[in-house]
Amino acid sequence: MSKKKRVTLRDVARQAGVSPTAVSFAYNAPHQLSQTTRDRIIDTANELGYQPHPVARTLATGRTNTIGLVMPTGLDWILHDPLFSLMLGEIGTICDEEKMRILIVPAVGDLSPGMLATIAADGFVLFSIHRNHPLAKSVEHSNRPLVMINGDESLRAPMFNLDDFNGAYLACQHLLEKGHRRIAVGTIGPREDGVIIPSFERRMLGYEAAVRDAGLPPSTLRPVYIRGLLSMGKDSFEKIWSLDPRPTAVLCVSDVRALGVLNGARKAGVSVPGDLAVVGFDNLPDSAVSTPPLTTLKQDLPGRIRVALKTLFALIADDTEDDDPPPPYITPLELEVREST
Amino acid sequence: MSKKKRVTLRDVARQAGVSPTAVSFAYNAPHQLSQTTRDRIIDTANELGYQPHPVARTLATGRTNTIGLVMPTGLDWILHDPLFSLMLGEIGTICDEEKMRILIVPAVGDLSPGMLATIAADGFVLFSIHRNHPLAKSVEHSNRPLVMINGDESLRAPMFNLDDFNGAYLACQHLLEKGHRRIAVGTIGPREDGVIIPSFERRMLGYEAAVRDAGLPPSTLRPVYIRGLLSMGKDSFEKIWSLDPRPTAVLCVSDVRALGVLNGARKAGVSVPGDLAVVGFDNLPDSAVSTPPLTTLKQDLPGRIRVALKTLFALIADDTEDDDPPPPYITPLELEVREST
DNA sequence: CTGAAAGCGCTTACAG
DNA sequence: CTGAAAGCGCTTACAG
Repeated sequence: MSKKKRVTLRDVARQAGVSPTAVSFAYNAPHQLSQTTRDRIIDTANELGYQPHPVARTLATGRTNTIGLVMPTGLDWILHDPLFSLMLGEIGTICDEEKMRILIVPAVGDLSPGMLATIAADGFVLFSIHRNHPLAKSVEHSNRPLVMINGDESLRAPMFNLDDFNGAYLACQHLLEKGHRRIAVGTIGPREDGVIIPSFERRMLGYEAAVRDAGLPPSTLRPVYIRGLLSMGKDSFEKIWSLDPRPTAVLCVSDVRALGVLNGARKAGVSVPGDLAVVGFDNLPDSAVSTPPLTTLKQDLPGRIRVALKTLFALIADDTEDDDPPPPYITPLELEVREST
Repeated sequence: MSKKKRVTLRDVARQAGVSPTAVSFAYNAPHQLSQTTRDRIIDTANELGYQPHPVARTLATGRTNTIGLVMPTGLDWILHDPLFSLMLGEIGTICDEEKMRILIVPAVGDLSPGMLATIAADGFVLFSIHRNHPLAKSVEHSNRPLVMINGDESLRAPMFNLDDFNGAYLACQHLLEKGHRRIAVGTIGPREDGVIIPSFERRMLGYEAAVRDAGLPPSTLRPVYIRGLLSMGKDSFEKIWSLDPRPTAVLCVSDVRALGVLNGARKAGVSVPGDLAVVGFDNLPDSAVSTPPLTTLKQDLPGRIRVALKTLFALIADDTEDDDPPPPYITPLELEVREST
């Protein structure tokens, strides 16, 4: 925290009696220098306490070695979405391998199309950006590479999604086959900020299609807005349980919602699946050990994240002309039937 | 993703027939310019698609508007520590207010004392850095402001901690008063990377002191290494339950561990608190709704995080000489007795 | 209200 | 193997 003037490459050069070029080489192209020169430079640098200035280096090289993780909302999203934590963990592992840093870019404040341009990153990963999201415009205008995860498939960008529609279709079909005809859908409510989560939107469509294809009326499904927090499970359950007529099953657009419902049902002494069957989505680690274990849709999260990031890194390295985005990468989903149905 | 040459401030100046200074002013000191000049500049800039280069601006101003969040391990830490997610959410809220960005700095790869100097951030928040951690050295050598959260109190830096020792003391005392004499301590095991979590270390000392002060032998407490993952709860419980002699209670160094034990006990048909009393630490939102609700230590997390960040922002703004760190800010803990004991 | 000039601290062809 | 020079794209006293 000292205030004294920064030691620059120039200072080292002067002190070591070499040119600035040599000092730069000592760090970035050591083989260009004789052993003795290099050693002398490094020694002097250490003596003076020289630390290359990362920002100056970035300006000269054009590389920040940072990727921006763009979220659809504020960072508090992480509290509602354990899946986001899982993704962060995966991304962290991959970025460590690639020696890239992670900059968090929440969607708050300035959301104009030029917003991404103000961020010092080599490329971006955008999470759950819907075509109506303010940042959807910046997707098309970005002057730097980006990839989208769980995004809106109508946007023109490399896309790494789940097969939400068919997964949801399977989940709903599963309940219909078990004879359920009054099914609540536990989903996210309209948000104040108007943010829509594309994957949830697709899942709704999948549920509805399964009902339609079974020749049942749309009223078979009744949406209920519930929160993605385990601690709100009591509320979630009560909202569902107080529907009239009372549903016999609930499809949740996310596991965290389903786990909340399970918890609420247990507190209320309602038996799952006896009185209420529950299906989640995503297959969180916790879903295998809940009481009862949760029927849900299983995905290969690490695989998908890795492909997405490798694609991004390739785009950053390539730096070629604006070409058409690759076809969407869609991870298939498998219904994991456990004891909650 | 276009490759064409970047539009610079210089281009805008030329096109608008003004000096580079004027263009810079149009963005950063609009009042210095006449309305008409400013409008003309902004219009030309928009026409040309000019976007100020964030890195160049940073080099000139010396401000990145970014803080680095330094973790004791890789980013996968987030998967084991819901409390870290809670902190991230809080930090996100505060950084939004201050228009600061968040750069994630996991402790991987280069951990030399100069590591922090290579990071483009105005300051740092260090989480859970122990005096034996490789990054402890960079704390003292940092040329930029930093604050520590849940850090090692022997390090010389602004410190924002919990009163871990006394909290743990209360928890253990509580069990002793209930008559427990065989108490397992569910804690983190030695990590391959050697990372020690200072708050867990202090909590252990608090448990031990309570036993000592009660005139009981140290063997009253038996440490068991368990994972901080709900999905590992079965393992955690079994490790504890298979101790010989069998404990009647367990103190966990974190709520997530305690919740795992609760889950494992339920699966095994072991009644809590009847057969086994369980105490956690931290008071996660989920701990109030577990079965049974968890006895734990309650803290004011948002308040502490906010003070820590305000302190950091003040240090960044001040930019004064290396003075003594303020006295540690220690949040008191309150024992929240619920049905698990 | 406006502009010429120096500076932020690096990297990297280029020439020797 | 080594160095002089231009460049990365801004900001900001300073002078007018």
